[in-house]
Amino acid sequence: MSRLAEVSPREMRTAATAAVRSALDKCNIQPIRVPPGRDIKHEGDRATTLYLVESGWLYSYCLLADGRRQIVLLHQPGDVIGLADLSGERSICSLRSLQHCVIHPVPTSALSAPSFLTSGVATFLLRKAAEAQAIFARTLVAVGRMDARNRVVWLMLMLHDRRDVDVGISERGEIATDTLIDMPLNQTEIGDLLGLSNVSVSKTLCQLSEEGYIERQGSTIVLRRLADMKRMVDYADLDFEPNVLFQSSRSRIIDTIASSVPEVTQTPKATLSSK
Amino acid sequence: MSRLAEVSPREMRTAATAAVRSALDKCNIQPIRVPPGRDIKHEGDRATTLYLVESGWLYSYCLLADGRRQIVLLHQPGDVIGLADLSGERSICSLRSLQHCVIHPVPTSALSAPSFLTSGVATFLLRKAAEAQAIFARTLVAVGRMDARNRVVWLMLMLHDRRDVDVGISERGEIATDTLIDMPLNQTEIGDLLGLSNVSVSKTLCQLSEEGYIERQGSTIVLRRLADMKRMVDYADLDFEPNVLFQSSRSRIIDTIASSVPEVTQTPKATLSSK
DNA sequence: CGCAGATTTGAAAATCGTCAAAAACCGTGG
DNA sequence: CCACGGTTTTTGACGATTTTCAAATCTGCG
Repeated sequence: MSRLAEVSPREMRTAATAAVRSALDKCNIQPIRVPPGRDIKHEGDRATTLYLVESGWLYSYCLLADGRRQIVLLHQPGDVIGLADLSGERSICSLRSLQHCVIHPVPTSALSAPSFLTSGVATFLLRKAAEAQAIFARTLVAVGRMDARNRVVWLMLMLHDRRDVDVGISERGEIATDTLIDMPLNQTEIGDLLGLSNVSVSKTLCQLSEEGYIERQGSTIVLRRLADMKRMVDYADLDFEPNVLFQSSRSRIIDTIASSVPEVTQTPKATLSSK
Repeated sequence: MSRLAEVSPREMRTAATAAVRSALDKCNIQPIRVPPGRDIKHEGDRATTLYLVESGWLYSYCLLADGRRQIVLLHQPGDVIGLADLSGERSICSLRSLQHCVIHPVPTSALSAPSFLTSGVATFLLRKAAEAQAIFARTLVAVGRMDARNRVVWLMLMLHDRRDVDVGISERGEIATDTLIDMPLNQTEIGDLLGLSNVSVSKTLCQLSEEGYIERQGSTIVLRRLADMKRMVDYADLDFEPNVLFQSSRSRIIDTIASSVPEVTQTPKATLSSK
């Protein structure tokens, strides 16, 4: 699973967790609560803080002169936001909440404390940076070389891969929660993430639904043919570190899924029957 | 310029340089010489080493099932290759040399040495990771939202921005070396980098040349209307750290340019005169 | 000189974006 | 419980960009 050098994964992780937690405590940082759809920072602002995500999704995006937009990275609970800004004076992208979020601002000045080097914080950040790079690379392949259909499939697989590892205890219903994902993005946002128009996203989703690959219930999606989909886009799983800082997210996601798809487990939707 | 926390840029940089150098020395690592066009590692290989680039360009790329390719990141002297692999067991992309290269393999096991945390190595790597993320984000915007023309322009500006800072002492000719870039990629590679076909790249380059934006001499390109180009793609400069580990690259690039464009400074090429 | 790779060029086909309008959905308030 | 306004999704037609395919040209080099 996770690895940095030869330290055992679990060792490193718990060490880093403790270090980061205590660093947070020392800074006496108050978490910020953000409602959905709010901008937290803008491209070009002075970059003075990182954010640790406790709950809720956010995304970093860039605006083009003509108003078009590219979402550059999704942020989920446990992620560190703003690593890219450490290379320059100013932020290279804007940050917006997708849901109601709780985030912990960390002034970059805290990184100069002596404890930064001796504690596991540097290691933790480095691992998070590595994870982000892996996501970036994959995204680039999808956006650069796949058609609309495959890009959408790819995104769903990525979300499936990245969701908290320990969600999947199936209920008595037929559908293993293992094939459920939560995709709390509207189609315009999906398009902005994949370099597509909202129209293209809509058509693709409908088509995938008709063909029985997926089933949609609001923001929840059942991946009916997970293996086929993985083959379709040649998807290889990545190693994501589960959220070690704010474990609470686990139960939250289970709640979300439990509350949003009871119907699916009972009625085999009509959308699935042939075409 | 560069910044990580509150340490002064120069301080941090020289500290990191010394730390990384001594770490390299301790490992007693022999640099590797690689001829052009060689694969150094493959997607899926066990990821056990990073590479520090001393000279020459390389790139990381992913192959799709049908043989198409996406170049994910360019590596230039001073770069660290393989940070993305630190998040998992296996490498997520392949690595190939573009030119004759000299690279220093660094076993990831070296990162577990105590000196890793106390020295500036972690800081150095973190900064490099931040830099790479900034490039990834920009690339994603270009590939996801720009048309072929703007993508190509964007790439040239990126290369211009990223080239060693201290190249630009103009000779007696008209052309300030400040507007010269070296783009040692063939058109297929440019396409693989930008998510375009080689045909599209060719047409775009010809067009830009006809319109007087650029002038081509082999892999050397003169940016005739730098300001216009920056405006065209809304390009904002990034802060790249000059190569602090292997300074030699500086003179190398100057040599390259000097040897490859004497003609340009003397004969105003016909390609420029109207259309 | 001749070969292999790289670039250029043209034409046809496919994908995707844009535009615009209709339908569906959602939370709110009557 | 229903009506209402705003947002999101769906749908169709059209046009533009890009890819693909194929052939011709160019370049560097042995």
